[in-house]
Amino acid sequence: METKEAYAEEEVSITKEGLLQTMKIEIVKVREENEKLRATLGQVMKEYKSLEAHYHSIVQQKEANNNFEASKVQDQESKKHPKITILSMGEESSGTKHENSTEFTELFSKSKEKCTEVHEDLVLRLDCKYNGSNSVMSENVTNPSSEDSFEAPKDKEKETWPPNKLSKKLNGEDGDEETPQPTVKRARVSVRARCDAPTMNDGCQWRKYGQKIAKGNPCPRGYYRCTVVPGCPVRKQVQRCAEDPAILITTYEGTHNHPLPAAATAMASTTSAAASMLLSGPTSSTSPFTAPYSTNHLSYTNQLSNHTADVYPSHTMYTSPSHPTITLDLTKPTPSHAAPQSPFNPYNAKTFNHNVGLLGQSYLPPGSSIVSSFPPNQSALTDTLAKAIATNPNFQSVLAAAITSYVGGQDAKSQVPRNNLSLDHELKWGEHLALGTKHNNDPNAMGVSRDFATRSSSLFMDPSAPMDKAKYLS
DNA sequence: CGGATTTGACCGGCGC
DNA sequence: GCGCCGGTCAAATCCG
Repeated sequence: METKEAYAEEEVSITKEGLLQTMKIEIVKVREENEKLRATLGQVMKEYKSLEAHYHSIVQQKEANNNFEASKVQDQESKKHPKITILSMGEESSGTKHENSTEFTELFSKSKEKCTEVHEDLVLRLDCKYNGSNSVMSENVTNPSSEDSFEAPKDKEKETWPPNKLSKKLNGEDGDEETPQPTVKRARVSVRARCDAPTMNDGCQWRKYGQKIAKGNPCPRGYYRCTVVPGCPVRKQVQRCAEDPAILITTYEGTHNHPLPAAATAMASTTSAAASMLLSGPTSSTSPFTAPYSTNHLSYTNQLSNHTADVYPSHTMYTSPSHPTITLDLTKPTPSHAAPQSPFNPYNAKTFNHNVGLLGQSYLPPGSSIVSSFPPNQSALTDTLAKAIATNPNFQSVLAAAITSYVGGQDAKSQVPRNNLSLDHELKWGEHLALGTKHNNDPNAMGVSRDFATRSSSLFMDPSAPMDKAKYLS
């Protein structure tokens, strides 16, 4: 009996030893494999880094070239037409430049080439911007890993939801993270528009996740998040203006991490370009803007609609005052001096008139109402704006994107023939702007974009009768 | 029944 | 430290 048991024990110990040996061999093999994988990974990382460096150098070189070209073009223009600034900004009201009226009219009305130049320049700027570190929303379509134009460069919260919690993690718990940036908040783009509907139809899908009565405004503020794709970090706040309940204030924050519905590209381009401008303004060394978010106020007007769209950096008036916010104001009646029937305006020879005018420098403290202010020295500001356009790609893109969405809607709605800009030019121009970085030729995209513009124009421009304030308080 | 909305509770930032 | 306020969550409710 005992010998049998002894044999059995010995057998068990032998199998155990064998198993141990096999496992040891296996472990060694796995270790070797691991080492190989590690080496491969290291190699891949090296290649990735070098590629990344190469990419950045190309981007920087391209940006430098574009800036150089822009300043060169501007220099040439200023030599030829020393008192003319691009897009006829603000001359009308100054009353100081009428001596150049003939020259100016000729410049814009004689040749379509001029328009083409402007057009191409805008497209070039946009292309440059898309390829660089800044982006519009639709950039994510082609390059989901690129930096978010709405956020500080090191902000990684766009990847997940909710942003606040993640940013907390990044700034606080993560020891690897360098010292958190000094309270740089996500930029916001606020759009003011006359709108009957509870929210503006901007082409995206939104889900309401909250509602609050904010201080200083009896109308509740609705909180929405984008639901086109789960996890999209984009949010918007919708609130009626306290002074005029017919005005709907929609504030966008974040960048979509998914392809946008074609109908949403116009608004997305406009708002993201605006935010891009807001964020790049203070940091750009060539920019004439010196104070963060403080001194730029751009306006474009349309005589037919008798409305003005103002673009100005500000701080949020109805939300947290610490958020840098740029406001696109599509509500204002045209100031009488902003778009007169003057030969200075390139498009006003007949009934249609698009004028881009610098209305003035405006800084809006929290709680203030939006009022256009006109500077005492408009021509100086005109020069400043011309410089801004020449040197700041983001400024150009916000302008271009805003005009595109605005012009498209007006044009489609009013059915008024255009001067100076051929339809072909408009389409090309609008196409690039509305499609963002896609650079495709999808005819539907533009069609829908124009449809969006039409619909939005009917929302924006509907000069509806004065509304019952109680209607909006529910 | 599933998705969207409503609404009170909760949390964190900020100013005093 | 405390209170105010903006922003978000999540259970309850609504609606197609």
